[in-house]
Amino acid sequence: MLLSTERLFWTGFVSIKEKIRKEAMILFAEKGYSAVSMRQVAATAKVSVAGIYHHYPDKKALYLDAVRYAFSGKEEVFNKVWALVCPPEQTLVLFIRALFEVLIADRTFHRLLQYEIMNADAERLQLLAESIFHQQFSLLMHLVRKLAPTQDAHLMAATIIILVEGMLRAQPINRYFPGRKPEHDQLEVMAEHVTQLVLRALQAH
Amino acid sequence: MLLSTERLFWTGFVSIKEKIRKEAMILFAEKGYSAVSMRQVAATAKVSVAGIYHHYPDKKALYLDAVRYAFSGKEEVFNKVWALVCPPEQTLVLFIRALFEVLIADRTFHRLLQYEIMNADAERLQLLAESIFHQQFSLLMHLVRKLAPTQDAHLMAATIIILVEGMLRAQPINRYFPGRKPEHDQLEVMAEHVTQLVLRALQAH
DNA sequence: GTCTATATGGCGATAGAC
DNA sequence: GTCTATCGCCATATAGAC
Repeated sequence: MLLSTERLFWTGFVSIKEKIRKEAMILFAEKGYSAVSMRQVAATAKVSVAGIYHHYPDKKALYLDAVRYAFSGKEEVFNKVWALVCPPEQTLVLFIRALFEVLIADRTFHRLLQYEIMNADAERLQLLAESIFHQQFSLLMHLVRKLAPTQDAHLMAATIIILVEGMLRAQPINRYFPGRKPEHDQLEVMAEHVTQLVLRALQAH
Repeated sequence: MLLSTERLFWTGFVSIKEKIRKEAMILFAEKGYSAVSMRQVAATAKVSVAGIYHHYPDKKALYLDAVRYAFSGKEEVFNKVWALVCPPEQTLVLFIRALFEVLIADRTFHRLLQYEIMNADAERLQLLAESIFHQQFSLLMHLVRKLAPTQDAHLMAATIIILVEGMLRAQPINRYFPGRKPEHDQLEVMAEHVTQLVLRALQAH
């Protein structure tokens, strides 16, 4: 029986390629593309450098595959939110919370996203926006329109994402600004703050 | 007459060290610490590699000096805002606009700031927060308290900065999301959007 | 204070055995 | 499909002439 080495049936097994991809993803997220060497990836994934080059033509291909892997399947959490039948205000609350949860739970994803937004060229940004985040953004715009038909839906959708991501990204430095309290780091407090901010902006229209 | 080579009197002259620092700053901002080599800095600044090592003990020292240089003197623009005697609403409008303008005018500063927030260790983040941005943050909190005494001033001050910086940071990718219009890239539109968002949040208290 | 020349090691990538 | 061994190059950093 022929089996792809990429996906095998028995649990707990990961192919060498999957192991390389996963460890590369973690390293690239932690230190950035240039600061990670193929030797480090090889050592972490417990293969030889040549072993990596059997699966990937070069370092850039490994990076791109790691990014693609990190970004895959992120919609599922949000589809549960969109599937729920409830008032749009409640959907907004759940979406904001889900976005916080995804970024907190997968710090590797969050950091790779930051690196990509900072350094990816136009072509890769377009791929990212149109192939990976397009549907979520559209659904968020649709939700905004339901809550405030006259509001600029694109601007508000972008604002929601910027607020959530920004609150998390700013956490480490905000720790050193005056007035910081322990509860500012709590998901519930952050989510409530963002939700109130957005709802007030939308209700004003 | 003995003169420090760091600061000379006649205009237009820049010492070799200043030239190295400035070119290093631009390169580090553009590509990140690891992606920049001493050879590149040397070539760009038109000195030999050994010439750099005469002024700096190692690459990290050069980077830190470049960051320090990029972050110096940024308060001046804001001090003009705080010096103006006008209603707090107007001060908020001017601050938000000034923050947009600083980040747009000095893209090098903005990118180095992003890299630092992403990658600096706790000690360097603390230095950044307490030595460089502390006063602006405090003044912003004070302004928030004037507008809404019962509001969480730290949270709102952080939110204002996150919103402004986030709008600019998200610009390249937002270009590829549905509903994007040319006017979304205009400073006036972004500033007005952020201002309205913040004012509504504050007036609700 | 700036240079040429060089030391030393890590880098991405490949050849070829098994 | 994974390895050991190696290539050629570039990295940071230094020595010593001028």
